[in-house]
Amino acid sequence: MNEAQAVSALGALAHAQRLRVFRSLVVAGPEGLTPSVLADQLDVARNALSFHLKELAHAGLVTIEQQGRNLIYRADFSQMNGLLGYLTEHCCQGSTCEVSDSSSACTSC
Amino acid sequence: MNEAQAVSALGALAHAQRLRVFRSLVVAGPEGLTPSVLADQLDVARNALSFHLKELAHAGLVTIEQQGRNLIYRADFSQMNGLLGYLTEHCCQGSTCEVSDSSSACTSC
DNA sequence: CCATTGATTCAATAATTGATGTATTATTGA
DNA sequence: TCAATAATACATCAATTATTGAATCAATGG
Repeated sequence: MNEAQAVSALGALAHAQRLRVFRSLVVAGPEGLTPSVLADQLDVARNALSFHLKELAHAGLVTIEQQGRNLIYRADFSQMNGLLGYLTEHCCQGSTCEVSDSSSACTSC
Repeated sequence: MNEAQAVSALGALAHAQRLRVFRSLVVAGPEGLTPSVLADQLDVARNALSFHLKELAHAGLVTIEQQGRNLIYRADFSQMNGLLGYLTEHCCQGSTCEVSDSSSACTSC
């Protein structure tokens, strides 16, 4: 994960509808979802959804697989983890983070 | 962390200069940095930097403390961890994630 | 082959965001 | 109070991004 990839991924997620789409795909897990299901689930117009899915795919956050006449979209967890790692690496100069909860997100501390 | 906060935070980070600023603050840790130091370090015009810091502050990603005539900016790690948690919660419907590395970002799997 | 359904692409408009220069506020020290 | 410095606020123009509707492409089944 480099800076350009991170900016691209963050930009793709910095939109309410796309964030909902992505989170739906994250929740769906390895099974993935089709655009039809997503459109029904999130109440988004299909062409708008198509546009947003393309944005997410372009940022590398989702993968596409064709099955017959349906497409299966899946969240790309390795890319996601790369992004999370990019955001937190080298943090706090080796000292402990001031985190209040038990989240392990700040792994390099 | 709700959706609006997440979108705001992601939008704030989805910009190369702001991402650099934020990562510098993350690396600086609890000590924080002043706008002057950041401007020198990143070679950004001071008024542009001020604008970007305001964006980050508005998204809740950085905190501001005044010390005499200087301001100290710090990354807000609790907000950051909230964002990371928001992105990954409920993922994969309880099944294991398809992560290739040893990152622990996907904590709810 | 043709009708139907799933999905995408295109083009025009509307809206948001970014960069830049200037002006303003606030603090320090004499 | 005055000068100098740190930092922000504002206004403007340029550029990017989002939305919408219509048209197009592709696959399935009769």
